[in-house]
Amino acid sequence: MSLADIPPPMTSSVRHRSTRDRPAKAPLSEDAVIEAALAILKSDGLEAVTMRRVAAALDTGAASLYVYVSGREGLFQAMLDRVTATIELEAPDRSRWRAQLHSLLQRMHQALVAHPGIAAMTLADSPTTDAVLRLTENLLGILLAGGLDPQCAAWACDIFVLLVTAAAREDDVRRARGRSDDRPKQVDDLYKTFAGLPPDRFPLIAAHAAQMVAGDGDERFRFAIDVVIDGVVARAARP
Amino acid sequence: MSLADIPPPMTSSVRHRSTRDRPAKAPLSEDAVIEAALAILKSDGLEAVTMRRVAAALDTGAASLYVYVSGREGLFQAMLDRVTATIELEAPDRSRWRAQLHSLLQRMHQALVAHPGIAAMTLADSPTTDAVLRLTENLLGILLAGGLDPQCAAWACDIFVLLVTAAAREDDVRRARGRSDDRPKQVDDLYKTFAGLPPDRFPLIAAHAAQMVAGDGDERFRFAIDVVIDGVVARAARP
DNA sequence: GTACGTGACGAACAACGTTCGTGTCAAGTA
DNA sequence: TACTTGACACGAACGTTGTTCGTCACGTAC
Repeated sequence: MSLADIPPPMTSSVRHRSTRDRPAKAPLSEDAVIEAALAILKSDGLEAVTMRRVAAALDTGAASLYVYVSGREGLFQAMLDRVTATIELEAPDRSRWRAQLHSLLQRMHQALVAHPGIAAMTLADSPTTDAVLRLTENLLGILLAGGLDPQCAAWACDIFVLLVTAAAREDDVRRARGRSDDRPKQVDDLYKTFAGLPPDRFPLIAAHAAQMVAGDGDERFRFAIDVVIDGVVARAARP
Repeated sequence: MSLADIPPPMTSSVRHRSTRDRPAKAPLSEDAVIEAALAILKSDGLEAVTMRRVAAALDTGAASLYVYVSGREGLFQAMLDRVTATIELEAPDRSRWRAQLHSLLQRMHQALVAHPGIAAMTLADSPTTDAVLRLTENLLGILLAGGLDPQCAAWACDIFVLLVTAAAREDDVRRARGRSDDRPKQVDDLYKTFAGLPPDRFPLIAAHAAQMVAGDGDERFRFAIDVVIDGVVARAARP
């Protein structure tokens, strides 16, 4: 109706304000969109991955992205799948399943940590994309090769995925809070907070403040994995 | 204290054009804001907890909330703290620490599940509010009462909190996806997806589809807890 | 009866995701 | 070569969001 449009949009500008009149431009594609989004994620975190920002990185408008991606949430899923696909798998080997499990989980962890913020897109609600399924299949295979009964292995899959994402998420937060390399200070602050608590109300936290903040992300991660493996093995050994 | 006073809208005949000309109005307070926010969270999920919506429930404007709450994120933290505070603790008892651990974690789980979406506000990055600290102190106390060495207990705290929040989060997603009571259908759909996968690419998932989807949230939760307890005990029994 | 300060409020701002209609290029056809 | 056509990139706009600011009403103290 009210299309009494205002037609003076400074077309006479010298600068190429529009991307259209660029001589040659790489065509958009789902891959390009995801790649650009991942680059922004890596440099500025998940919150910075807005449709407008991704579009700007591709020298286009936000509207153009919707041809290749269903929306922001869809873009997130695609990013997660893309990252998941980079995780190297390995054929289950009965004789070294424990080592295999460790290294697979370690690689998952690294992949997530390498893309800060991506762990927040719950891998845990098990999206059934191809890459995630392949990962699950491999994880399940290793656990079964370890002699776990199927029910135990299936549930253990869940737990492991959960630990990996949670550890990555914790890493993210820790890195987001303290810019760059003041991690010692981060930990030290937390330690002081714990140690300084009123001993009458929080005697244990205060007394064991050192243990509460001990270990870096990797160390805690490995501990968690080992604990679960031990637990699951102990359970398998039981009647 | 009760949240029954959230919608008192039809007390008067005509709609008030402005909230200003209401005769007498309950004064705002941090408590009232949090309570209103929790009510919205319970009925419509986390995404629905917008400043405007909370303000509307209190019959005021969004700007008024900022006197009592630092912002949306601050409101979330306050909500989390409030919910955490409702979890009943118990004095550690060396003779039944395992049962105590189970019941404490169960109560944590219930508290989170009772407020869908609140588990998403990572309890895992350990905010140092009073309620969270009291909970941590109790958890640590039970683990130490179980004979775990301090380092093991401290790290185990992390793992348990992590499992509880993750389980609650999974419950949230599952409930959000399928409205009301079509959970059997949810599970059945997932089962069909798994079972129908090409056996040459995903033989294990296809073969063990039943195990992959087995158990409700509670069952899986209990399994995870037991596994970690077993693992941590096994580790303590080792040289 | 008047002045005052607390704090509730409407309006405004910037940024967001998403949609719509239009414009433009490049390939296919006559 | 001239024309058609269809895919797709784009600007503009809509409805929301969180947050801030200046103003103005109200209960209270004098």
